[in-house]
Amino acid sequence: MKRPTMADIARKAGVTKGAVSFALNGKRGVSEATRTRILAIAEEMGWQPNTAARALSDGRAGAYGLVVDRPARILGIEPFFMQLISGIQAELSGEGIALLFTVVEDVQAQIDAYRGWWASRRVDGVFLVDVAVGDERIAALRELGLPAVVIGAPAGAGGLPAVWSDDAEAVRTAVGRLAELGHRDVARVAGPAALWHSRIRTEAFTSALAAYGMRGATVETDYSAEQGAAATRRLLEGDARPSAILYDNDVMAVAGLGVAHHLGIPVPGEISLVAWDDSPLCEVIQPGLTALHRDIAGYGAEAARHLRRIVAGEQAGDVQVAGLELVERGSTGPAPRTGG
Amino acid sequence: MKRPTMADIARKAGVTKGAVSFALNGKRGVSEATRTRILAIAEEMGWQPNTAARALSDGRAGAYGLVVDRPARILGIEPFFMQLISGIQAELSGEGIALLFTVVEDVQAQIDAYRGWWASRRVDGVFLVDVAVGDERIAALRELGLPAVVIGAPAGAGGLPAVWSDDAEAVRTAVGRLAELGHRDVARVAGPAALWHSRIRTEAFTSALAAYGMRGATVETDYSAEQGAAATRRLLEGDARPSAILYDNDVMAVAGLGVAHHLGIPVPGEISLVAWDDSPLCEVIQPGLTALHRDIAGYGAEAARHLRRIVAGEQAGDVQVAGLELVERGSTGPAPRTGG
DNA sequence: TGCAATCACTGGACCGGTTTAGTGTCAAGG
DNA sequence: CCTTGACACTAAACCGGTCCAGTGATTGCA
Repeated sequence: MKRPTMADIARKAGVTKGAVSFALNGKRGVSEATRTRILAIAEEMGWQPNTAARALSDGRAGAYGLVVDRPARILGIEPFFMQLISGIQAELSGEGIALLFTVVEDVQAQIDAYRGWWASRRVDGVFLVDVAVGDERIAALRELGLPAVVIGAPAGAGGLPAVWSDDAEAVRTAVGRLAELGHRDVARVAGPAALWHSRIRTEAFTSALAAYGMRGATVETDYSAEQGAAATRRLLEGDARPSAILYDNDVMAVAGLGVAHHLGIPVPGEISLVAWDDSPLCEVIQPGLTALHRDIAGYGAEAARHLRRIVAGEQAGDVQVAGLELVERGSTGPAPRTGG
Repeated sequence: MKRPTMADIARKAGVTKGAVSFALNGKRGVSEATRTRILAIAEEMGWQPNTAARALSDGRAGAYGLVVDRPARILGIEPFFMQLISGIQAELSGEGIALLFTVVEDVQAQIDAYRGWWASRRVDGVFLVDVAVGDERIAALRELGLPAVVIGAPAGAGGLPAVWSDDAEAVRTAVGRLAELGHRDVARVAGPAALWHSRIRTEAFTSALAAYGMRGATVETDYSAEQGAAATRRLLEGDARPSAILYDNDVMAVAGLGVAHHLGIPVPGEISLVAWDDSPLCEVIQPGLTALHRDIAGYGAEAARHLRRIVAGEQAGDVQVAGLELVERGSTGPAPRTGG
């Protein structure tokens, strides 16, 4: 199949390609009659702008980029990214904006990816996820002047515009509910401490415990099912077994539930489990996992909208999206009598 | 930051941009001395080709596309795609080729995505996954003349080059092993019957059962944890309970294990479970899930290599990658005495 | 009636690469 | 000594858009 160009349309309409450009882009310079005629011809010929040509002349690539740098063995299982991408896409496809997506294995590769996209003018802006404390990417992006939106708390965004949900509030909700259920000793199996959202959740967790007069500790993992399972085993076999565990993602919670089963510790009879980020897995597992649910696709869509504004040059601050909601299922219940 | 162009390099080197182009692309037309000088300047200035300009002049976009159309609620959990993308990326990033990625909700949207990419010359080729029987995408791609590689069996590829692994062989391996363990009645919880790989596995399953003198049936699902759980419940609560179940993905197997726990049916004492596609989840769950393991990232890398060949115009047939390997864990064991 | 302003459009430059035709230089060969 | 050809490079066209400076015709207004 041949792809028609504006010159083809111009020839057929008996005008110059300048006029066609005006008509197609809704600019003044052509009469209404001519405009509709040109539009009809373009429609009939199935014309679509050649993105390369447009990018070359007006300097915008018409694409955004997303780099994820978790190791493949962790990444695959988390519903989060797929849902995020799905939401981003829903927002962008209508605008004819494409999404470049890459998964890499370390921060440097991630910076290289951004730099490469910038240098070759492949993208107009990028999304930043999993921002770490002292994240080098922020400085790199600022140096390049590449428009970016951080998907995560403003605290870690280093001045870049952020789209975020209130994780601290969610932690308080979960801990508060566990307090209501009579739990006094709650552990938390967290993601990497270097990540800002881990840090924020940890701080919120600590202060929530204090507020409710509870005890507990946070253990760090890499988000993987393996480490989630290992951490759970240590907690459950230790001297001071908590009566509830809060996990930083759903995969570790599922793994933790498996460990409890294996050790013959009844859930929620002896131990209550709460997952961060809900997923179908949480629903079908036995018992169902109580989870902090959020609209991830909506989160992605909001981030995409925000990046569009930023790329368009609008002054954009931070945007807060709806918070997380605690969905209670079978994995949580009253604290066992024994303890305190 | 300013991005240098070939004209900048040319000015600095005291030559024309034509000469710079020759030097940078390793073409004849410049002396070795000049070439190294130009290369040094380009390196020093941090020059990278403007992909839009290159795409415009030589007609290639320097990007490939991948569209996935499973509904978001299913998609997120399967490690398959992330690992596939990871593998594709590993192969492409070295070549400076980008990956456009989209997730959509139905076939028509998928065709629209391919068509849009083609019309706007965004990609040089695309990957096709989850090919269905009578898949409209194949005809659409052929009509467009858009280079494509099918990730899946040649049987469903409609003549497009395919990169595939032998699913039928894997089914025989799994059924054979269950036969060895004394199982006589095996059920299969499959993906959508419309998908070619479901069809291939189902046929292989049926003939393997016949070959081993076993009984069993295939039930269809949409790959979701919900339907996997529901199907498992029906199988376990029915009159003729099988002694083993083979699942078409790992998520359903995990869900099925949850159902068995819930019904108080011991695994593998009363029922053995086997998952298709291994994942960390299969390892950490209790008991560990016996799974058909394959190198998904390697699969993706091979597909990417193949697409590169096809885009380059090489005559390319089908490529078979390593098959699946049965990794035995705690979810499978000898058939219970009772039955047969 | 005359002059300015507006309109609808044309022609061409431009973005940053690739590529082809052409030019000047030099050495080899008859 | 003159032709031939290879070599190293230049100049310019081209890809398909955007956009700006004109241009001729029409309209508005004094």
